[in-house]
Amino acid sequence: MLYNFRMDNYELAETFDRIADLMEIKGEVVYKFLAYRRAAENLRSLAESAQAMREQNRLQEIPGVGKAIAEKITELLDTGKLEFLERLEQEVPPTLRDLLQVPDLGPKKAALFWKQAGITTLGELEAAAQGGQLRGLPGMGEKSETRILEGIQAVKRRSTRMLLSTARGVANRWLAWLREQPGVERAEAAGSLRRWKATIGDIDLVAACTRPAEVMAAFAAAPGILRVVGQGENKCSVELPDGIRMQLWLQPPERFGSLLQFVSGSKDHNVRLRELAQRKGLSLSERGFIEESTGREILCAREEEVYATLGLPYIVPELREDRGEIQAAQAGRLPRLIEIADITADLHSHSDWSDGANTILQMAEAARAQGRKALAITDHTGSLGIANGLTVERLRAQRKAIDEAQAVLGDSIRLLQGAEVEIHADGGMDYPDEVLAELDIVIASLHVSLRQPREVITPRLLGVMRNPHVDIIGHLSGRLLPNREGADLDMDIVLSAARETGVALEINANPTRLDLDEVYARRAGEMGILMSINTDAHDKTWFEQAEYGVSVARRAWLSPENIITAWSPEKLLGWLAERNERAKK
DNA sequence: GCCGTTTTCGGCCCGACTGTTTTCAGTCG
Repeated sequence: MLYNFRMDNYELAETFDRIADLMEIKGEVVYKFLAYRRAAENLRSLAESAQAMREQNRLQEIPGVGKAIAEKITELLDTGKLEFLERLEQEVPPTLRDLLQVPDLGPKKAALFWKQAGITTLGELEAAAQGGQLRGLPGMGEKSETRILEGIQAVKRRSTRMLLSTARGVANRWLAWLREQPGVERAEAAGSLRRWKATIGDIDLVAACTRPAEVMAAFAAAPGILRVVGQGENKCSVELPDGIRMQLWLQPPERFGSLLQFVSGSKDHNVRLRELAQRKGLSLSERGFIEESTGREILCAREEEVYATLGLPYIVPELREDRGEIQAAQAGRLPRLIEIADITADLHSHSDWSDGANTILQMAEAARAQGRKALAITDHTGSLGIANGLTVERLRAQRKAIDEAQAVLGDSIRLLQGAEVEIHADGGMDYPDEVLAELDIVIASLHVSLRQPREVITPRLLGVMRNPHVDIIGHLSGRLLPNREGADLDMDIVLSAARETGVALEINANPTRLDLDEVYARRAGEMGILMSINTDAHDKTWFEQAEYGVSVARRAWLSPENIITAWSPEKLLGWLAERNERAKK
């Protein structure tokens, strides 16, 4: 079997972003570096490996990749280097990219500091600003200098992107505050938060408001705001104490739909919409449409009207990533996306038999309260000592406990006994096949030796997928958001194996996992692979997190048919019974 | 550098806000 050891899509994308930044600082033609950035973005949302596409001579099928970029991808895959980039880095010091992290500091100023003051690093910039050496440069004054110093401090405060769940918590508190302000008729979170991206950079809030000046003043002065970065009539940008950036946008109610649409993004989605508007002789902004021939305004109080004016059906925020949703909308081919109300089952949960906080009965009652009709108790297995994993003896004793709980619950919710079986570093599993055969459902998960090289960890997982007793692979990559990367699996091979074996892949709903991610979940859906949205609940309150798993599935364009935990309990149990039957043969 | 139900060549999005400016460039989302 051939493993891809070469640069993956993500590394390729990083390389092209690097090129784009340096070209922009260098002062290249706008559309050149934009082309590199677009190619980078599309590589990130590409689930097939560029390596495989290259072998089939299909690189130019990637949107935004033409002859020139395809050649560069090929060179990078073949040699791991790019002469073009090396020459560029001779011309433009690569450390200048760090300057772009500073708010309000873009390529033009970076170039100015470099060319006129010899500054090439963030440290040199800070020293120069402290020494008052920037204010003499063209277009720079004392205020700019202060702003840059503040910006450098903000960069140091803000370590990483936030978890989606963290951002939602912060946003909801501020929305509650906003909705109490006089003149505010509606307030919503927008931006990547509303699109349910797995991690969030800044928080964007929008409000329909008849008294903007007062609301803006109150917002800027509200307790809990570290400093105001910028403030105008329609927009205010602040920093919270933990380095979080937050923007508030205001428009009168009759323009609220346009505002909400605009701030929800994504940027690329909006660019496509504005191109579409132009072709209809319209100019589109957060204030509404303007008919270019007459100057007449078209106001949209509701977001649906923005899309309707462009002749499109409504596109939900989760799809707005310029990944084909506008073309699909034009063709009337938007998918019937899965919703939280579709979720009938949870096939991954832990009780106090291993490292869960609650009893089997408490877990079942909590799952039932969230509308689940089936719940699998899947405690950890023996070797995961830290999680109080079950020995075979305790596993068998637990079956009795589950039966007792089932007797209490009646037919209000169906309990299944499963296990989250540990995959050893050598690919072996914690329970022998005859024990696995006793279980209603088997999840196999990687927890240890996640850093094995691709050519080791991929076959390690493959062996497990081919075990006929295994029904679901739990949190495939093992990533932990926002910082720990997942295992270096060869996903082309893993997805093919899932298709062959019929094993379902979990979409783990825990906000620190969201694993499968949306890119591979979408590809899996296209390949006909089944997925299972599970909360991995270790506490009865965690069942509420199913909506995060649903958000991944929605961003992956998935429908209820793709998701076994959205099937009727009868269909799900039938699927399990069929697999167990086949495993016996 | 990419791309085509306006184009294989000539296009490629829009407004708010800031700081430095006497009319605008840079940055951001």
